[in-house]
Amino acid sequence: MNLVRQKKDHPLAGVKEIARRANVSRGTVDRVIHNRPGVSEETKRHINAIIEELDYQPNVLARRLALASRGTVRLGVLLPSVSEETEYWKAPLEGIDKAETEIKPYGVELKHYFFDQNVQATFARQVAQIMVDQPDGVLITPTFEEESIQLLGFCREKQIPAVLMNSDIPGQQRLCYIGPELFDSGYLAAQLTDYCLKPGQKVMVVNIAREIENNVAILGKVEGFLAYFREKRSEEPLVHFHTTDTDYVSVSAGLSALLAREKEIGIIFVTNSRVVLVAEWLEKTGRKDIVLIGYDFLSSNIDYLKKGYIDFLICEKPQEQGYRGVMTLFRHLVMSVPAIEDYLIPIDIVTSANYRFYRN
Amino acid sequence: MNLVRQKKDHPLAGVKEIARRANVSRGTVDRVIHNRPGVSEETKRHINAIIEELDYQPNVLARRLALASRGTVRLGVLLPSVSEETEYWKAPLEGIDKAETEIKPYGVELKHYFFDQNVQATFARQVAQIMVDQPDGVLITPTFEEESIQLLGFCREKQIPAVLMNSDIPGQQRLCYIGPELFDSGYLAAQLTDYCLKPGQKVMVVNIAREIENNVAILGKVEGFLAYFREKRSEEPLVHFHTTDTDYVSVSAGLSALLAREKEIGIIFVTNSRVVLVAEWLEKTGRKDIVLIGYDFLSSNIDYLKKGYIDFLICEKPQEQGYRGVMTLFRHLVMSVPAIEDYLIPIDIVTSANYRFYRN
DNA sequence: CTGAAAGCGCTTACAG
DNA sequence: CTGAAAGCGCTTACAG
Repeated sequence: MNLVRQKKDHPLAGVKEIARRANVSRGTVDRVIHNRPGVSEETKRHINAIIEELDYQPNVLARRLALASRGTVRLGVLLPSVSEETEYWKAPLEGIDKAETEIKPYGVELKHYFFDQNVQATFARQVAQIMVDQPDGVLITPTFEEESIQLLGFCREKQIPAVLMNSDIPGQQRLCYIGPELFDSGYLAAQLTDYCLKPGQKVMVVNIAREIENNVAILGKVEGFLAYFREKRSEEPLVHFHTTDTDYVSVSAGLSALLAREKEIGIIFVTNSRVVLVAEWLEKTGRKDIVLIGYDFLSSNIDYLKKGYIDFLICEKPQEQGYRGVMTLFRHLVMSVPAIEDYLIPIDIVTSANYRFYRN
Repeated sequence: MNLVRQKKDHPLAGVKEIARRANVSRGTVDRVIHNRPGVSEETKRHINAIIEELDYQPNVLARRLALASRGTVRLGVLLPSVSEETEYWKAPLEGIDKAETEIKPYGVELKHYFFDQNVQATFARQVAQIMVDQPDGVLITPTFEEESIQLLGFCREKQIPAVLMNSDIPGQQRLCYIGPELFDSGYLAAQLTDYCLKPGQKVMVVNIAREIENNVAILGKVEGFLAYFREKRSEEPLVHFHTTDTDYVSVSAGLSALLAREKEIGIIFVTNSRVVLVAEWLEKTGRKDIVLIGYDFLSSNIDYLKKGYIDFLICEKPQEQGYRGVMTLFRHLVMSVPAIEDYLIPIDIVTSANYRFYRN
């Protein structure tokens, strides 16, 4: 196939053309473009005028390619390890890996610091390790607040840009946050709940996590969820169920006891991906009448979505969060592109009718 | 800030390294990589072995940059013109423009062929013009089936790759389709409807379009919507309302008449972005009790979402559709990257609680 | 069948 | 303060 119609006759103006017109070298033009010192005011003005006139747009690809010759940039990534119990974290990791492959050719090295979500000490240990390694930039999942703040302080002192992912810590200085607005995520869940609520029915709010009181993500969602009902309804039709035992046996026992008492429950909202445990219980007890709302695009959750035990999954593109987190650091450090301070991830609603088209 | 820790010591293996190991020139390696003729079987095998061994990953940026020296590639884009009435098409156009800016530096020229959605003749005229211009690739919104098939036939004959966008035409040969699965889109709307339906209520299905019987998009969604109720309910609680008058006066008159008769209607489903007209009517008649479901992330629709007259908007990332359509052609023609035959766009649910985070 | 050279657009030492 | 040269990793004529 002959794609070549003609040689490019109107190449977009580049550094070369600007240099030609300004009667200077390309190096000088480059200095002006990047506001680097060592150019006389006069030449600078002249060159800037030409840049304006030509509406010069730098070729991003060429820039990146040129930068490939620079030295190594080391990035650190702090995130929960993937276990059977916390399959969720596979997705951000995939996004991180994807970004790594993409930017490896440009001299970026990435080191993972994994911790066990259930053991605060493992988090602390990895934070300490990061302080020893002193990478050039870090991507942090701030599961435990205290140590996270400590790490952020260290970063500020050492001028290491830090990106927060998945949940934010208010009032802390960081390059940016990438993740959902947790309050709105819970608020949305409440809105869906309200649409599905039939007259006289009650709603059960379920937290299943080893750590609840310190879990920023869960607390934020619950807050949003409750705010909705406070706003829209005079009496809150809510029943609460918390458990720090995350195994099926404990959860099912708790559910059985509660639902025996509370007969009017028509909807169950689970504040994280452990919704699968409730779905399992619904299946075993044969209750298809209850609407179940939960979190995250995990294969086990999708299975129950298909079977009809889970009705809505709220998903926040975990893979994209990881990908974008790494890329933000890369662009900031290597390309000097400013970061968006709060990059709020879409809050998506997934049902059995649209899950096949969802993209993490 | 000192980013440069060390000069790259482990550069990823590239063409140069492969050439060195194979004792050939970089040109020969390039020929093997791209399966171009003119290399002896033996060297080919040898080079391929080394490629395997090093797990060589080509540097996409460098490749694109090198290709910038090639001649011009001309792309044609056939899509509805943006008018006040059809603001929807602004979004795909934005995506197309974004792609154009991105690939312009690589010798791509893009020509728009706009037509009036309401006038089939304008579509036919632009199809004829494309046949005269014979671009190297086309992106088509196949609003009118007959002329679209004609154009696709022409493309096949002339070996011009064609990408379909927004709606598909079954059984036609094309490079790929980029858009939603329309049936599932309607099915999802029905599912939401069903969740919101209170006992005894009926649902009104509304089509507002100059052309309904020939409108592939509307027909597909309606089919999915009806299929759901046929599947899940013994009696269909549906009332239909079609109008080819798309002004507010006609629509409101029709609605008023119908709702005076049908008192049990609790939910209205509008099959396209004209849902705004129904929202306006609900506002003017002060009916906040009816749940309204419609399509597309338009500013006027979002206004009514905020005010509470529209409850759900189904959105299918129109901007991404345009962007991806152009990029698919680009990658196919310039980078020889194979296209995905059916790129099905996510079907998103937008409410007043998550619209602020939505990304087209 | 194969290689040497030039080029894509930008950046970076280095020399002056 | 400024320029000439080399380089990023890949591709492309052209010459043999």
